Amino acid sequence: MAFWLFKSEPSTWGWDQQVAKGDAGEEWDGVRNYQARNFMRTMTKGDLGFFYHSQTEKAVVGIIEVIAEAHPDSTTTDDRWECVDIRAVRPLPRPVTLDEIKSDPRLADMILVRNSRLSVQPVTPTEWEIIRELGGDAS
DNA sequence: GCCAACGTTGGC
DNA sequence: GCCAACGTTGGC
Repeated sequence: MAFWLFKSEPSTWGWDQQVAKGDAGEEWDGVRNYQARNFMRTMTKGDLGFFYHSQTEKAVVGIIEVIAEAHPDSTTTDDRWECVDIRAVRPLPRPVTLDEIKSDPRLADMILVRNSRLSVQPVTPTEWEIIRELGGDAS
């Protein structure tokens, strides 16, 4: 099992919308970046990820699960682009802000800090645990 | 709203 | 296959 981080502008697609989709989940479509796509191709069903709000909020707000592996992105006929489906698992009791992440030396090497523009990125097991802890996630 | 960083496109 | 131009993202 691997860990990931999915980034979205809340004005385009936010946590509340993801939650509203329930267990059926939704395509993580619209990605037009090879690095991000390649990461999605390596995801397997059951992988977990953080849901991050960029722009206005800049915080990790919840945990999601990959429920379908990479398949063609239905928002384009360009067959280069693929996406996975994800569902909301649970919100973090306390959102973990970018400021907190940046000020924690243990998280200094996160891609979120190093390459803020990558919209789908891997998270190490260590980083996963630290952010869950900061967010007050119990289980 | 600005700007830096970065990725993609297209001309050569 | 290189590289300049351009577009987009996201933090500030």
